[in-house]
Amino acid sequence: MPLTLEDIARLSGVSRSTVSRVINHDPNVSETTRQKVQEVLDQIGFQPNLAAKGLVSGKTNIIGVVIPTNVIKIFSDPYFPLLLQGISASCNALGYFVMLWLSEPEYEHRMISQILHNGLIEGVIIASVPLRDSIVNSLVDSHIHFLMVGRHPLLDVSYLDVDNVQAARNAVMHLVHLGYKRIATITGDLDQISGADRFQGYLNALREAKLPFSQLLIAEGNYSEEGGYKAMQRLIKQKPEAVFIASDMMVYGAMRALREADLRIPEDIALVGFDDLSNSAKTNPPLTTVRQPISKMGNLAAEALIEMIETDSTEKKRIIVDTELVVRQSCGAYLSGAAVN
Amino acid sequence: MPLTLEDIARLSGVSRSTVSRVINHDPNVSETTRQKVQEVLDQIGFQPNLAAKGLVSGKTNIIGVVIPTNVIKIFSDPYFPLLLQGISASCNALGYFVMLWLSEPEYEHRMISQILHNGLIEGVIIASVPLRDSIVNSLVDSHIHFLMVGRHPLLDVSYLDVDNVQAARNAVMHLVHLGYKRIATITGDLDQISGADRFQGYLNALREAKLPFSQLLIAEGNYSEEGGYKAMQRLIKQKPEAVFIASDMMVYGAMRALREADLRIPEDIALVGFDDLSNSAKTNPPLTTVRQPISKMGNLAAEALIEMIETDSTEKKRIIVDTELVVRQSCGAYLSGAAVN
DNA sequence: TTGTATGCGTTATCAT
DNA sequence: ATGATAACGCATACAA
Repeated sequence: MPLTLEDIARLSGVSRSTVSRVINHDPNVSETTRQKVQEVLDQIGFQPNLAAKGLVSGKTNIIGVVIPTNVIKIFSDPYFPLLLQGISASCNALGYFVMLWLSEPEYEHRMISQILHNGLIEGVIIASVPLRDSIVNSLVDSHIHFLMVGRHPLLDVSYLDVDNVQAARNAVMHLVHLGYKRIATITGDLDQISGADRFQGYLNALREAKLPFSQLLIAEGNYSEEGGYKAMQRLIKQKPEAVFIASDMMVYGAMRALREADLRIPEDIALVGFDDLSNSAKTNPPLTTVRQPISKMGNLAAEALIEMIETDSTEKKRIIVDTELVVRQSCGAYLSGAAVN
Repeated sequence: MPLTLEDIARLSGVSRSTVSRVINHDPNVSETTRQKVQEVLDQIGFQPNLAAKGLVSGKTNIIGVVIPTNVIKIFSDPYFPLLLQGISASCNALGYFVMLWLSEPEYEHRMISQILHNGLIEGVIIASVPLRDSIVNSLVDSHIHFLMVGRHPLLDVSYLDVDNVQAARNAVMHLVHLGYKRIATITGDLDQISGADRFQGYLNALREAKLPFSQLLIAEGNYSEEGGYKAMQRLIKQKPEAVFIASDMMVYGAMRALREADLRIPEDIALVGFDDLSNSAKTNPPLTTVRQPISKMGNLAAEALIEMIETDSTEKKRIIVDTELVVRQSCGAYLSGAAVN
């Protein structure tokens, strides 16, 4: 039922090609006809048929977004919704569409094939791929425009990331400066570059502060609340003075474990987190955490990818987004006293 | 660069149309040629060009998913990721693609226009629309296949929902049966049908139990953690014995408020929640809550919509998904004692 | 059962 | 500056 170029052409008394030119801002149109056509266009609210456009020109204004969910639990983390929101918002603003793949391993092969060959996807944003995942190699080989959220340590690809190593180092140094010596860590998923990098930052800080490293002060928490809970239960026995926790989701779990053990934060154990999920659930007491502007990162990722698409650039982008160490705001009594907690 | 039907035809020694028939399971193909062609197809991993297919047949196997984010905070709720995951999984399994709109008000008009007229979208799943949102009317008028997640009280549309009224009633009756008389509620966003329905369920239970209704025992919490926190702060002054909280996200906030006020759960105030977000963050103490199988609902929604598309059915679906009242599992000391908490 | 021919709505090339 | 026309890759009506 939707109207076509031909219809618009008839309604405005010009040819199909002229209408096409107006739509695509071709300068070779006289101002008068341009206005005349544009008027009809606006009145109708004309939308070009994307399939036809894509078929002939390859331009579809569709990007793919791939988020692996091998670890389903990871999706309980508000990180992904926020990232998606950022991506979606920028795409809306720039006239692009988002096609979403929450990839499951059993369909991964077919998914890649679809993305690369269905002729609709002009570029791909891919987030949180495990380090050894082959999907990245497939994308590299395909020469499709793509951008990773989270750096890749080996391949020469475009990515957007925060400096996880440095941010984690700063977070731990914050604890150091407050006088804590026995500093533990709950790591994220070490198969993710972010998990590995944050752990590296922790190690760097210990070295810098000349604090002893102990395997006993390291607990892997795989980014889930449950993981944080169990990791903290293990750490409690080691009586750390402070813990650097590689994601706020794990902080929630860690806090639960501490409450159950009747340990106070920060008097008995001080915590520093990572992610700043304070928009979803605040903590009591408030938490010092590394703030990543997640939604903003989604914006930037989309904008960068779209630029790559539109300039057809083959140059690899490296976008590093700033983080900051913040005391998460919380309401109520605990706010004033808590420098770290 | 991708291969076309013509290429496959050449490689398997038949005509383009025969290949097309094989792909589309046309019975009018001899078994021998079918096998021959299929072999080439498999080997190549052929993917038909969606744009061309869509252009000629209208079949693109793409559905749209629309989630309004006027209230950005709402997206901190793991509800949407879970729903998306379910939708995505079923679409993967059925060979469909998901195009995502996290709609912002300022682009909503254009978005609708895009969805309806770009010629790619075969159907739409739309979740959590505010009751007065005009987008639903646009969809109805357009005659595109669509399905709402969350019922619509006025319009005759297809939807999938839980019976929020009954589930909320059951949750409150659970408190009643435990002997609580002074039962308060923290409502969700009352502009959402789910919020309104859960509140209605609360009212129904009070009436059924012949408990007095008091405006003072009702606090609106808009589904956010922060909303739950503030609502509980207000309720505490009214000294309720128990509170029905219309979402688990708000429970987290409510628990934070109770901790700050040094009130124990359930000894001082008992809580019942709604949603069962225990996969994201468990609580301590554990919580009795209404479990919605959110991811499963995503599955069902996608499957229902796809069936509507493929049968081109105009009949309106009404899918009601069961809920159950569960004691959320938690680890640790609090599990055994807590019937309600 | 198979092949040939047409057209979907758009962009791009070529005339004018 | 504008119009006519040829693709794009596929499904399908029609011919054989």
